[in-house]
Formats: sequence, structure tokens, C-alpha cells
Amino acid sequence: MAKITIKDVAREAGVSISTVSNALNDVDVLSPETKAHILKVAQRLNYVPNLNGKLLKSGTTKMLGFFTTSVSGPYFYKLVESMSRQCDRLGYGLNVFVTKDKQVIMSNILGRRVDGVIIYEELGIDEQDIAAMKKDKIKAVFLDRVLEDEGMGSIIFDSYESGYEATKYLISLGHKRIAYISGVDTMFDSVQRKEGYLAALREYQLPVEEEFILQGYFEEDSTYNAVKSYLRLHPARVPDAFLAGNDISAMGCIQALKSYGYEVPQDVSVMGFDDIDIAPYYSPPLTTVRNQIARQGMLAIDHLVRMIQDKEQGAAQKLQGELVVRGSSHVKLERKDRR
Amino acid sequence: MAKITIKDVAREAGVSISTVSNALNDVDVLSPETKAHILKVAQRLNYVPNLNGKLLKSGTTKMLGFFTTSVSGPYFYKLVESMSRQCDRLGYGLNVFVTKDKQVIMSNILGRRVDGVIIYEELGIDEQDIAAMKKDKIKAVFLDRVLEDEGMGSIIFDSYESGYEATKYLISLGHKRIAYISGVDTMFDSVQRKEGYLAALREYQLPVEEEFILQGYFEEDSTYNAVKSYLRLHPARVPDAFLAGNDISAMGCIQALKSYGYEVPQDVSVMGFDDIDIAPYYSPPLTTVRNQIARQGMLAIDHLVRMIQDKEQGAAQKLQGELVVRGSSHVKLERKDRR
DNA sequence: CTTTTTGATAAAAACGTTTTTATTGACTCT
DNA sequence: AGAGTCAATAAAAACGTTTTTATCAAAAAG
Repeated sequence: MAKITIKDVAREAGVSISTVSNALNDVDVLSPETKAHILKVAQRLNYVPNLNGKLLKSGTTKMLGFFTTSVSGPYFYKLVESMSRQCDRLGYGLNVFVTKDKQVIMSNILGRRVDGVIIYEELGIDEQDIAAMKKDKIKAVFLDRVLEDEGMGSIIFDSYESGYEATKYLISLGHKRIAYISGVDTMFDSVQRKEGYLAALREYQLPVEEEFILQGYFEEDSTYNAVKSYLRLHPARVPDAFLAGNDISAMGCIQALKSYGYEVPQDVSVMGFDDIDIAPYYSPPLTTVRNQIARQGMLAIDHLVRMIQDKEQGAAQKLQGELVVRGSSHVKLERKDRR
Repeated sequence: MAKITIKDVAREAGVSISTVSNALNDVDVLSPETKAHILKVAQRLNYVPNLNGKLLKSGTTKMLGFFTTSVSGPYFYKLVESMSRQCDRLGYGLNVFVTKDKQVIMSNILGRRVDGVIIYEELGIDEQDIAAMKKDKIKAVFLDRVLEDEGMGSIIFDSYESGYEATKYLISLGHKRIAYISGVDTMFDSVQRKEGYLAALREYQLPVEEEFILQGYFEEDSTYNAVKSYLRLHPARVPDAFLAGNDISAMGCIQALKSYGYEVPQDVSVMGFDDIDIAPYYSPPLTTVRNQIARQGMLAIDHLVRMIQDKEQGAAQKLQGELVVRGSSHVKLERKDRR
């Protein structure tokens, strides 16, 4: 029992192929009886159009592709969740391609499996690939990089601004000696957050001190060790506050402080970035800066669809972070001595 | 500048279409020079085959589809992560379709966008749809239901066994009066866990008491209220241990116990199911039963690919849970009086 | 020296659609 | 009454591939 095609329906209904196609696609040229008859036959045979044939001919799929190297972690599922909701709303399907093989990515994009693409992937797609996509008039929105390159869209978080705002918040609590725990220096977001931190210090004319910039690599353990070794070496110069490159790092920092007998936030304020799921449950609950992930997903789909409909040119957008104040930060108090 | 097709490559290289196709697909009938020449031309023109044309003709896509109504939460991303890794390993691509529209799901499945499908969706696909898929020889693996129906695969967690093992563990700690906090009685997993719990009680000849079965609806608040009202009504008959339908519920239970001055685990043991991300960070860290999500994903892909290659018939598999002992459970102690 | 075989390439058919164009027969004009 | 419109349907072309079949010259076989 082979797959039922439009041909089978035509034969069974005693009409031509084109008539069946018209009936199925609701083109209004057929007599109501013929149409009804054909639909009934199609139903009876359980006919389902072959999407590849359909797509090959019509060139449009009503499908958007999301290309990513990973879906691990809350960032991705929040993103996918919001994108798929918005797709539903706009009458598109969402198709997530998880692969690390650039070849696969490019051939799916250029091979027209989807009407437009959202791209998030750390490695791989370079200027040349983007040029190829532009040449083919592929509509794309990037989530992980700024594109000066016109024609393509991008929606990224303003990490610089987040770093800046976080630092300003700590300053507003009365803290003057604010340390920064750096993430990975090759990552764009990481660097931007630090830049924002430095800018805020400069703006408030607080000294930028070399030893106040620690290296935590976005990991709990590394940060724990880095902070501990700082406290060992400079017991007399403990910062008022630590701004960690992300929440994981903030957690390591808090552990290290606790192990040296400092109370957070009474003795030292600590904050991170990302507002990961466990942040509100941590002890103390973490003050952090949250990225509006759902908004990013929603805007990406919106923008892409408008690009596809030629209502909008690709453009770059930046999203502001959202300060979330919880228990790990506190106005500056006179610190009790180290136990 | 329209899309480059195989025709353009043929014209440019001065050969026929079929020759180009042979060159590109490495069919070994061409002279090395011709082949090299064609490949060079294709490269120069940035030719990328149209996947729809290709697929339409050859009928195979080397793509697997994962159909789901949601990707929210850790379960899904762990699942997708493991599936995509296994796909990579086996030379397939993974394609996640997120939609609540059954129509979309069915037309993508039957419309041959993918070589095989993994299905997880709570509502929608019924016996009739499955019959249609079988008729079309679609290869499918279900993750959310047992399929007695031969021909299709399914890989589910053995929730009955998990409930049984969890209860046995609590009994092994010396607990005799074990309460169960039920989830949602329409959900398969929820019911199965409770059945396992009851079976263990029966096996050890412990009395099954009506009041010991509370209703928590898998929510923190509902459970909190349910447990609290139990403690208010039966202050003299506090269980030795609570087995909550999931970790969220366990958290609510612990809060309620604390509010009545009971210490967990010294006074009462509490455990849940799922091992959610915050379980190890909770206070106390939760004892729970973990489902092997990554294993489920891996097995699903494996099974599906073997079905596609006709090496295996669809079959049902069950995965055992994994007991994770943390701080919320303890051997039975003589309980101090209520404060 | 003709007939076969072989090797390399080209032509044509096929996949399942949609879309464009053609073909009817019935109706409406003047 | 003949030409022109119209409604309904059919036929054919097209989408971009792969695959099957055909072509044709050169080499091998007799």
C-alpha cells in the first residue's frame, strides 16, 4: 500500500489533477458539488499532500528555522518557548535544528527548507556565509552577534548596559570598593559586562584597581578559588561588593566569603547576571540582572516575519537588562571585623 | 540574481544536468577530469542543492523529527540535548517541531518531511492518527505513552516501579507510617507512582490509611496547604515520612512541616520525584527519584534509526528510575514532641 | 573488417505538487 | 445566427532534483 498522492485522488474522484489541487487549496473556481465530492474522496483515502512536492513548486513553507549548536539550559528553552508561541500567533511553524555541523546548517538554510531563519551558534558562520545568504536573499535574524552588515536582523542583549546598571546599583547602595569577577574573555557578553562595570566606576570617579578584577571563568569552582585566594592575600582590603560575571560565579563567590566568615549581604554585597532558575532559591537569594529572553525570542520572530513579508529591512536591536534585587545585596554597613 | 540550480552549473560547465548530479553525488562513472571540473564550477557559483527537489526525488532526508507541544523546562532540554547528540552520532539531523496544532503535526509527519519521528505531546494524536501513520509505514517512537500497538516504538519511564522503589527505601529507613501526596489523577505518571506506593505498602504489610493520601496537585502551594491542614486536624497522627508526587510538591510539604515546627529529616523524612535542578540546593537537599532523561532520548533515537533501517520492529521499553539520596530523608529516630 | 563491449556523457522520465494555459459547451450579445 | 464571454474543467508546464535509459565513439573481440 503505497503513499496516496494527488493522482490517486484524481483518479478515484474521476477528475483531473489540477481540479483536485484547486479543490484542496480552496481556489474558488470549482462548482460546489465537484469540490465537495473531491474533498470527500480525499478524506476517504486519507490523502495528505507531500510537503516536498508542494514546497518545491510553491517555494514557500510557512516554516521558520531556528539553528543552534545547543539547546542546553534555561536560556534556550525559554527562547524556544517564546519563539514558538509567537510563530503560532503569526501562522508559522517553528523548526529547531540542533547541530554543530556548519555544513548542515548552511545547506538547510540555502536549500530552502524554511522561509526564514533565526541563528544562534557560537562557532562557524562567518562573513562569507552571510554574504552567500544575502546573495540568495535569505531572511535571517541573528541572536548572538551584532550585525553592522545591513540586510540581516539581529537582536542581542545590551550587556554593556547591564554591567553599567548593575555597578550603578551597587554604588547607589553606598559601596565604593567594588570588585569584578570576570568570565571568559573571549566571549562578547563577558567583555561587555566588564566594560560597563568600568564605565560606571569612571563615571562616579571611583578608582579602578587592578586587584579588584578577578578571573572566575563563569564557573562556581574557579570563582570560589579566585575569591578565596584574594581574601587570603589581601585580608585588609576586602571589597564592599562583588559583581560577578554571572550567577554561577556569584554563587562561588558567596561560598568563598562564607568560608572566610563574611556574611552576605551584611558584610559584603554580591550580585550576578542572568537570573538563573535557582537564583531565587539560593541562600541568600541572588540579586542579579535578568535578560528578557522571552522578549528576545518574540522580537526575533516578529522581525523575521516582517522581513519575509518585505515590510521591514533587517536591522539590529538591543535589549536592556532588568535589575532583580534580592537578598544578596544590601546598603553598606560598617563591617564587623573578621572572625 | 536568482537561486543557482543544477541547471546553471551544467550550462556553465558545458555538460548535462545528469553529469553534474553524478559528479556532485560522487557516483563513480565520470572521468576524473570532468568531475573535478564540475566540482570547481559548482564551488565557484556557490551552488547548494535545493533540498526539496532532492528529497522529492529520493524520498529520504536523513532527518528525524521531534514533535512536541512544549519545550519548557529541564525535562525537554535534557531530552532534546541527548537526542541531538545521538542523531549527530548516527549521521542524522534533528528537527524539533514545537506546535500545539495536531493538524500541523500530522501533515508534517505524513507529508514526509522527515525519515522518522519521535512524538511527545499530551493532547491530540489518537488511535486513528496512529493507524494512518502505520498505514503509511511511518516509523515513530512515542515518549509519553505505552503503545500496546505493535509496529510503533515507545520508551517511557516506569513510574510504577519508581513509586514502589521510593516507598521501599523509606520503609528500609524504618518508617512505618508513610503518607503519599498525590499529583494530578488524570496523569498517567502520577497514578502509576501512587500505585507503586500502594503496592510496596501491601508487600510489607503496612496498613494503607485513607487520610495518609493527600492531594497536592504537583504544586508547591496546594501541597503546603494540604499538609498544613492535615497537621492541624491530626496533630497526634503525624506520619514518619511523606512521599510527594514530585519534587515541587516535596518542597511545599517541607515548608508546611517547618511551619509546624517539625524538622526535616530528623522528625519526618520527605522525598519527591524528578530530581529537578534545584533539588540539590534546597534546604534540606531533596531525596528523590531521578528519571534517566538523557538515556530516554538516546534510546529513542537509537530505536527509531534501527526501525528506519528495518533492523528492528517497533517495541515498548521501560526505563527504571534512579534513587538519589540527599538530606531530606533519614533513618527513623524517636521523635521529639511538637514544640 | 565487422560486431560487441565498454566508457563516458547526454537525454528523458520521474518524484508530487501548483500554476498557467487550453479546451470545452453553454450563454449572452447585437 | 454567428461572434464573443463565461464557467467549469482538463491538459500541460514547471519547480530542482535523481535515476533510468539512450547515444556515441573508441576499444576489444571475433
